[in-house]
This record gives sequence, C-alpha cells and structure tokens, in this order.
Amino acid sequence: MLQSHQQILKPLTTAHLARTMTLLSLSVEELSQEIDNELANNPALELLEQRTCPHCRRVLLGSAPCPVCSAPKTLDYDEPIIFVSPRDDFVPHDMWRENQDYAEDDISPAEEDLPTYVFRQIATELTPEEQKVAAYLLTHLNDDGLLMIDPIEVAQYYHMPISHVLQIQSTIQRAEPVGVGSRSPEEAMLIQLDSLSEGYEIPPYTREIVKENIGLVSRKQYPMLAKVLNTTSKNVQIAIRFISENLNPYPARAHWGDVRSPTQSKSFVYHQPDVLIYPYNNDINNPLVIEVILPLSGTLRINPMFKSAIRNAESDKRDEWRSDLEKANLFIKCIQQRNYTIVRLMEKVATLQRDFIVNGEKYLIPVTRAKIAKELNVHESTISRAVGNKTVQLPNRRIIPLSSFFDRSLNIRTIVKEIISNESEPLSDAEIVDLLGEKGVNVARRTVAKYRAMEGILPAYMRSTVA
DNA sequence: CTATGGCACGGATT
DNA sequence: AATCCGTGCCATAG
Repeated sequence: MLQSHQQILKPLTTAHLARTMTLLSLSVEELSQEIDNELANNPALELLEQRTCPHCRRVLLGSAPCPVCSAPKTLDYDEPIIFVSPRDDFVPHDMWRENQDYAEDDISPAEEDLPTYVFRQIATELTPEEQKVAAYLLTHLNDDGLLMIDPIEVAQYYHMPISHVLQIQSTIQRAEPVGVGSRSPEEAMLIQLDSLSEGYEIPPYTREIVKENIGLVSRKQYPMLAKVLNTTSKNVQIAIRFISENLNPYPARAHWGDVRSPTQSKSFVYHQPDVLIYPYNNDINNPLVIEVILPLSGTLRINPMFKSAIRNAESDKRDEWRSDLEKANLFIKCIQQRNYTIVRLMEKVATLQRDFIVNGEKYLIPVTRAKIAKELNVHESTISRAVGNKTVQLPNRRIIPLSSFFDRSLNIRTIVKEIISNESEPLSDAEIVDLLGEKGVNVARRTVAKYRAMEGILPAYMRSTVA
C-alpha cells in the first residue's frame, strides 16, 4: 500500500503542477464551470453544505466566523484585510445591480456580445427578412466593430437589391455604438458625425477631413491638410481636435477609463470580477478589504462514503475508483493552491498599490510581475498566470483587469498628461522633459512626444492657438 | 536652427 | 519565443 502510494505520488507531482497552473490562469467564472464539471464526473468529490452568515448572508467556509462581520470595529493599520468569499453570494445583490447599471451607462454595452447587443436595438424596426440580413451582417464584424464583408456579396446571397442591403446596414450603423457595421474607420466616423450633428455644431472642414484626408491626419501632416483644404491652419486644428475628442474610428473599442486597451482589445466585457476591493465600512480612511472571490459556494471535499466504499469494492471497479479518488484529491489541492497564490498576490499588490486603488491612476507604482514573483518566492510565470485573465473591482466600482496593476508606462504617461493640462502656456516636448527631470523621472524627449501623441494631445505650437 | 514625427533597433518583460 | 517600450537617428516643416 505504501509503495503504490509513493508510485502514484511521483508522477502526480508533475501532473499536480500542470493542473495548478491551468487552474491558476482561469477566472472565477471559468473555474466555477470547471468545478461543476468535476463534480458531475467524479463521484469521489463532494460539495459540503454551506453555512451563511446571519448578518450579511455571505456563504461561510468551514467553521470560520464571517470575516466581514466579525472584523474589529476600530482599525488603525495599513495592512489590508484579506479574505476569500464564495461565489454565489460574493456580492450582495444590490451592489451587483448597481455595478451593472454602472457598466451600462458609463462604459459600453456589457453583458452580451456586440452583435447581439446591436441586433436587439434594431430588431423592431426591421421586417423578419431584413432581420435575417442584419443578423448575417452582424456576424461579420471584426473586433473593432467594422464590417468584414462586402454588402454586394450579401445582396447576391439573399437575392436582394443592394440598395436594400445598404439601407439595413445604415440602420445598424445608427445603433449604439454609433458607426458599428461600417466598412472602414472613415465611414464609421462619418456616421458618427451625422449623428453628432443633430445635437452639436460640427466645426467646418471636419467632414472633409474625415472623408478625404484622414490619412494625413494619422500621419500628422496638419500643415499639409490646411493647404489641401485651402483654409487656415487654425480651422484645421479645431477640426482635428473635434475629431480626436468625439469620433471613434473603431466603434467597438470601449474606452476603458482612459484611452488604452491594446493588450486586451478583444474583450472589454467584464462580467464577474475575480477580486473586490473596497474600504472597510465604506470609509476611505479605513483599511482596504480585499475580497477574493471563490468559485464555490461550499467546501469541496472527498466524499467519506466513497472512501469507505472503495474497501469493499470489487477488484475490477477498485482501480477505477481509486483513480477517481486521486483525481479528486488532486483537484482539491490545486484549487487550494490557486486560492493561496491569489490571496498572497493580492495582499502584496494591494499593500503596494494602495494609493492607486483609492486615489486613481496617477498613483500607480510601476511594478513588474517579476518583482512580485521574487518577493513571493514563486516563479514569475506563476504570477503571470495568476494575473492574466482576471479582473478586479475597485472602490469606485470600476472593474479593471488585474494586469493594470502592473503597467509600467502608464504612470509616466499620466504625469505628462497632468503637466500639460496644468501648463499655463504650451510647453514644447523638450521643456516637458526638463520638468519631468525635476520630478525625478528621466526620459528622452522622444518618449514624451510619444506619450503626448498617445493621449491625443496636439503639439505645442498647435495647442497655442486653440483656446 | 528648433520642434516633431517616422522608422527601426535593442533590451526588458511576459 | 514573442511582445512591448524607450530611444537614437534622420527627415521634414517652419
């Protein structure tokens, strides 16, 4: 018995590692599915009945008291309170509601995928036949919300006059996000202009610039633009400013807080966060509560009945059952490992980035995953897995990817932005470099220029004339 | 000559 | 191994 145990254990360790890593990289949502699967397929696994806290209705683990309600009333330390909280009750219902509302009016169509979201808006204006075409068009959007097929093809396929297809397309384009379903960024922006023109005044030449000369804009050939349009550079500046502030060439790209989503431009829809962070008792001066969401609503354990049944089992069933048992054991261990890692990670990160969490972006301390890994004595790839694919809800209700805690350029960029917004008169890039140097940030002039461009801020000489 | 954008390279990060 | 980021160099505009 002992021998066989050893034998099984050895190959297990590698399997164990592999499993832990895959589980680590899953988000709560994904993991909870995984657990459901495992529960359904493995008779050795059992979900223990849950106990809920009488005060806040949170599901409790084991015999531990409720971590929130039993927390001391007066707190005077900087360390965050950390605890794990089970899935189903992880956010009090009202809070979750609010969060959804927030997501809808401030961020982007969340909840469902883009095609469905758009389709629901327009379905009522269309005949059933038109709906078919619309649905077909919507399935051919790329990640940016642009249409990837030629309407002509669609027209042929559905034996419908092109004009009719185009009409359906334009219905789509007028839905939220405005411009979705266009064939090109230019087209999308033109649609957005149309829609904006109902309520706003559009600067002269804006339309012409978008229509004919958008290439020049992206190449920043502003003076050239003025020449082509035969107008003053001031008009061009105004138009360009309007464009960069109001138009979005890629309708589907959500503006998450600031303009930035290159790493995960594909999915901006966040459902359940993996971790919640909020100040204790909602007082910002209190320590932060870090609530790591568990994918379970109870305790996972080996079914004792199953264990004893093995002994009396027929020999042919025995092996099968034993492997089930091993798998179950492994699974539980892995999940515990996962939680342990995440908890330790969050503890570190939250302590380090407290200012960022409560005060906002510019207080983000640049940290690399490697550094944290070293401090926690784990391999950096472990951290990578733990960080990827997960989201955190901040005290201000905003849900951001956990990876944003590790951005190493963002802080410089925000400082640049701040300097420019506080400037009394336009500063050239070189001058900004000097100011940055005084703050202890040493960067090249070229770098400042890049950040400025990323923020869509015009060059100094252009900023000067526009109010 | 100064201020900036484009291109592309090397080193760090993932 | 693949990517991202800061930079240096050069071209261009004024």
